Amino acid sequence: MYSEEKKQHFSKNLLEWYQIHKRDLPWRRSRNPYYIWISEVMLQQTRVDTVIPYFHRFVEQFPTVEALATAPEEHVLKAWEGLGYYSRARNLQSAVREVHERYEGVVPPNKEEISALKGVGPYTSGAILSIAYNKPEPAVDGNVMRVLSRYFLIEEDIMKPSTRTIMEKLAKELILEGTASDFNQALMELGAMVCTPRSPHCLTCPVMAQCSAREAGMEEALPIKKKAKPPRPELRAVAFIEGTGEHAGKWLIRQRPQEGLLARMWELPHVEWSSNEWHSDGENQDLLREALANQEQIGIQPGDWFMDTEHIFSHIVWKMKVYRAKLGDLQRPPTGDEWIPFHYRWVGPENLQDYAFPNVFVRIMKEWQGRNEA
DNA sequence: AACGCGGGGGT
DNA sequence: ACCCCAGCGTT
Repeated sequence: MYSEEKKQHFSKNLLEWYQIHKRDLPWRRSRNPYYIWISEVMLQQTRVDTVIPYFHRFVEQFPTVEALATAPEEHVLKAWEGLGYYSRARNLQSAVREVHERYEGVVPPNKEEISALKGVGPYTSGAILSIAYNKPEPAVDGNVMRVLSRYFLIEEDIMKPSTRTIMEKLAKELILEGTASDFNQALMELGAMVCTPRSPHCLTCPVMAQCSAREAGMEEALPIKKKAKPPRPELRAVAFIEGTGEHAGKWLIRQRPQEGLLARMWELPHVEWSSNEWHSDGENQDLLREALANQEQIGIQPGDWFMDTEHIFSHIVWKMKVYRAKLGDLQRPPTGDEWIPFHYRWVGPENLQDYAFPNVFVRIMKEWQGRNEA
């Protein structure tokens, strides 16, 4: 396969480089497996600089396995608000509850048990076992695949599971006796700081001397990765419903269903647009009113257009038009407040801290506050 | 193996 | 306007 000399050059020089250049990150100040675990889950698909403030707040609010296991899920979702991929938070708490109940709060130090936990896949199990317990397990993420595909000039599509298997075997072979924790962190650190996706900083790279991609002038072309499909657009009309009378100064929000996209998070009432294009504001508002009446039994009196905005997922783009509105005649029952299903609430700016919203709705509400202060 | 799942930063 | 992500679960 690859020569021992080439592999040892990589491991040895990478470790030396890491001792000098490693960043002082909050989760590197402890070997607490619970803290390492939280950081690794937050870091899935998310950059270090984004994670740091969330990590600080999270471990302060949930300092132990027991604290997170016994917390209400809504508090956990609120602490995760803005990080995205909210199933990570729900799975993390579910898994921490299992650790609390089945393992007396000790994160299991072996592959079988830790991999059985919700939200802990091959990457996260390897990361926790190596970083917290110094076990010689590979932790292969996108960063590691990029570094290895370049140094060893591997031209397989990194989106293929078979390529990941190859990388895991290779990454494990590269771990020198007793160095798993530092080595895996060093590998990711190199990918983040030096062997970057575009315009890698080869001149400062500790393993440039034997990098096959560099030698072949291929460092910019690797790794090979099949392009993802573009996200599908969805038009959505949002009703920013302002309360009157006893609800003056509040807005109507609702909780999303238990399962599926953005499960159990809160949002402004909105409807998916049945057509592929918007009409005039007047027509849009009529259609929005009808849709809310039919789907939710909410009757509104349309107000003014408020703003346009987008919410981008990896697979969908919500293209949203926001209209102000007030509650009008209700469909059924005709009067009273009891018609509001349990998952609707009136909230004002002062209660927003009690509910977790996807960022797009936070932006809309902040825009409203900004305009009303001015 | 393919798809669903957020959000922000870099160039 | 693209590109990139410190992945995992479901089907």
